[in-house]
Amino acid sequence: MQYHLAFPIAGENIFTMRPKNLEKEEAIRSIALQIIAAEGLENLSMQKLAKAANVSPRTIYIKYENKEDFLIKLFIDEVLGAYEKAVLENFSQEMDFAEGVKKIWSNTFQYLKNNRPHFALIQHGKASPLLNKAFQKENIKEGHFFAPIHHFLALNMEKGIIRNFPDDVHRAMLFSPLLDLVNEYFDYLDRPVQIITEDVLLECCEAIIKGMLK
Amino acid sequence: MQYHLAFPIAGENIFTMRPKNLEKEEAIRSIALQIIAAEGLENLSMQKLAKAANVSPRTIYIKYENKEDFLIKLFIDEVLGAYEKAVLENFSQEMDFAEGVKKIWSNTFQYLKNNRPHFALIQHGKASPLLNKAFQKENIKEGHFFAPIHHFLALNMEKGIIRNFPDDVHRAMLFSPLLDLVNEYFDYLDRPVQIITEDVLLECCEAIIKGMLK
DNA sequence: TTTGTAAGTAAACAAACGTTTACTTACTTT
DNA sequence: AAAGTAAGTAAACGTTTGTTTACTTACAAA
Repeated sequence: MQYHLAFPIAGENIFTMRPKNLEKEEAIRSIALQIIAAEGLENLSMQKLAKAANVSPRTIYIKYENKEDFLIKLFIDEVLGAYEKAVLENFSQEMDFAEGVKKIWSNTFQYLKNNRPHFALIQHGKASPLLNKAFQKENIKEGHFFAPIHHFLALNMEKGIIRNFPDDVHRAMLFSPLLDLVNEYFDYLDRPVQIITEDVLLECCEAIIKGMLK
Repeated sequence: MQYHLAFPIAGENIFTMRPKNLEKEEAIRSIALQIIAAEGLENLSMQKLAKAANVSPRTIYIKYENKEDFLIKLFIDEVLGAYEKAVLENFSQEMDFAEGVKKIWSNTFQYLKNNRPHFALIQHGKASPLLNKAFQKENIKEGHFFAPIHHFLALNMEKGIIRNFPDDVHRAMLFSPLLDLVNEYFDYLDRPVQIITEDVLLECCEAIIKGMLK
């Protein structure tokens, strides 16, 4: 007698099925991000994606219901998930305020700098109603993204270390200049002079910290 | 004998032609912005636009070479031009630093709050490679957008009032949290509690000013 | 080895895409 | 009133879109 999963998933007989080729799934997602970064979300089509990923269009529809479903899952699961994990690495909400903010800035910059396609979709997420709404829904359903940072801010507000602002205002001060600098880092990548250096980043971070303190 | 323009524009006999209906041109641009705001840049098509503007597709192509040309001109001429004008209203580069920044913040917030479709395209401008590149090109060709603000920052840097940063870093600190707050203003529009009030905005502005000062 | 399953493919679907063709309309000048 | 122009329209162009159909392949269980 064979051991089975206690609760086999309805509609899926996992014992006689051909296993999914995970490399193909990964290729689809990775190449989608590359196309979006290079040509913009408005120029991503399912057929172009399938061809670039060397896969039949049908293969994409095994895992995703339709194009919108694909984009939302790409954004929420693939991009925001990894982004959050990278930002929070070695960060703790008990850190000293300035120390914590610097850790967040350094993590964020390093990660985005090395993952331009992910950054591109994050940028689209602010502009596209589809992705924007999906993010808000997810944020309500699953508890907030970046919850440790929210606690960190709440803690420092209680202690009277930083100003009393709604959470979203703190988040705007903390992240939006930083993402703008990443954008500029990429804009200037091909030019003779590099403007966004580690030094400038750190100084700007200190300026933001000063502004947030009481 | 009739008086003619000294240099009639090649290919255009302006004396016997049927005059353009400027209302149609305006309708095309205005409705394009509305579609982009409601459905995203990725869901704007020329045929959809023509139908919504109650115009033949061909009419759009009288003024614009193709879709990309249309989007770029919509972004640069219609949106960024009006945006810059609104932001700089009653602003002077000789203003006291804090006073000047507050004026910019209040102008920007008021304008964007009342022109959501324009704001939507500005957001897309940061994500879409097409618009992003067009903006950079224009910025180099025509002198910088927001030149008075650049001078204002340079002046206050010379005087030793604010920190020494590259221009783009100052701009990131000045504008990006503000635009994020506008985004949140719209996100929260339909909810019971309004989070981004004039008071919060002013306090956040003061925090940013504090951070920028030496 | 056979069999059953879902993974995966190639080709095709109707619909929508960006753009153009062929034509009519509205206005100005003569 | 007649003539000439570009503005503007309706319909269509070939292509590409998102998605599906009909089929084959690869694997695990029996």
